[in-house]
Amino acid sequence: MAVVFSQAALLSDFGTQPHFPSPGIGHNETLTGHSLFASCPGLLGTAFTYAKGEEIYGDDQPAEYVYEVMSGAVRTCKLLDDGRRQIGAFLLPGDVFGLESTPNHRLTADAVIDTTVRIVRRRSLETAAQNDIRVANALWAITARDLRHAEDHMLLLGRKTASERVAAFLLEMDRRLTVAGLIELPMCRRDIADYLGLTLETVSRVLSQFQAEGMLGLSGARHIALHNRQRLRSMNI
Amino acid sequence: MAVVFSQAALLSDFGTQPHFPSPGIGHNETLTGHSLFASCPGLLGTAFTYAKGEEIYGDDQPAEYVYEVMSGAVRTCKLLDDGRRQIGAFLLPGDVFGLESTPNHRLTADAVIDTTVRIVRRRSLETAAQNDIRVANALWAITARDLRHAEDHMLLLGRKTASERVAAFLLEMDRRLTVAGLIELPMCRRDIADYLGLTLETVSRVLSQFQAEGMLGLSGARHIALHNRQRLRSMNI
DNA sequence: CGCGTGGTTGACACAGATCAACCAGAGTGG
DNA sequence: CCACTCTGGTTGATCTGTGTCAACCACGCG
Repeated sequence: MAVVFSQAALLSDFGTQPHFPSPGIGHNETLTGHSLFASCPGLLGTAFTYAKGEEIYGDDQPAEYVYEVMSGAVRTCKLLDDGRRQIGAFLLPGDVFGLESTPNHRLTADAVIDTTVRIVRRRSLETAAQNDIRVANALWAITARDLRHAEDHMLLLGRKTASERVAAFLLEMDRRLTVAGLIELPMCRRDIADYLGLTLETVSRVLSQFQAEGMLGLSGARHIALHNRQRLRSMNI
Repeated sequence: MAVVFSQAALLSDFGTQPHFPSPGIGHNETLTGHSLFASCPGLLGTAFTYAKGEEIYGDDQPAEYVYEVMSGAVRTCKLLDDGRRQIGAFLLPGDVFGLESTPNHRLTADAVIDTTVRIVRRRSLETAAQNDIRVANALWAITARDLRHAEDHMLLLGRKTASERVAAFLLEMDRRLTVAGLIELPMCRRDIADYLGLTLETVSRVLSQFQAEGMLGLSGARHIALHNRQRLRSMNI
């Protein structure tokens, strides 16, 4: 009976405001507050904890659950059998992941650092969607948001230079996990590289160069303070 | 009153079988045949024709219509202001595009060659989705299919070599538009390059190399016969 | 303290980009 | 029917951004 996902969580965006499809809602209204799952008595959210590096689900496994990050960080990735890896997204506290419209997962998800998630049966969400069009809209909105992110990332991977990619990454993380003006990265250089389609050496070099140019300050490899967001944004086009 | 989109059209996939979310449909059944929009009296499909190179909609424009390609080919792309371009997808006859869950488009779409599309008001689809969960499911499935394609493409753009990219492209086109064992490409080398994150020269060189190795035959730049799909698949991993 | 993991930096190599010439076919007009 | 041009494609020579390989460094931990 517990309300598992707050709407804020379900709609948490990669930084932009959540949007329901605004036209076409008709007489139904956009869900507000915590009502989204209040109408789903079957919903029970269970907390799970995964250790750093642990797999949450694998490529092609049945997609039985939907997840919300409570603390920590998760990466979704595709692997080639010679070890090449492409990270599709980093999921941070409040983000929802693992939602599929097909039976199986198409990416693996694993914990970047020790991570706690809440899970809900996909089946419960879909049953709820049968009875409440607003839930169906919310599920669609989550998939649409992921698609938007993937489209932006294709441009980055296909056409941007190393510096532009790192600048984009810094601005994304600045948006999503800055506390008190300081970015505290949960992921290592290799993860960043696999997200940006670069090598870890190149990521390291670009960060050093940005530091030398006064655009940021590094205090330990994982703590970054941006000093010139405007300049970074101008590289991001 | 006309049924505008057949289900086959709405669900036409990039080559794989259409999937509704199979668990969770509950007592409602998957839509079959032409019933999807039969229940939407307001639906009127109008045919539009666009000349080669003509823009169908622009980045950030209001997303008022959803489109189905009837003949020709469409590309969706993102542009950087220095002219760099990333093509996200090619849309071929039967494919649906332009469906957004947010108010505006996030990519431009333009005609690769002379193209005819059918359009339907997005508003009509969303009204239909209010009344029929199966329509809502179908809209979600379209977005989910686009997301799957984007995820695969991120791996290609981030981690594959030029030869692997071209092999993947050939196999995709083989799946999607081969007639009588021959691929007839609607797009030029520059379009292929902007889709694969390469230059047109590299695309041309790889195709020539594949031809020299007997993997394919070129009869004119736009007609390709694959002679060794197995070998291409082995490059595709 | 020694060790292991993760990060940085340097030297060098190479895949693919860039620049440039040339070629093929389709219109177009004389 | 032949120039002529235009667009699109191929191929070659060279350049360069990023990858590769390797050494070293810094920190945390048993």
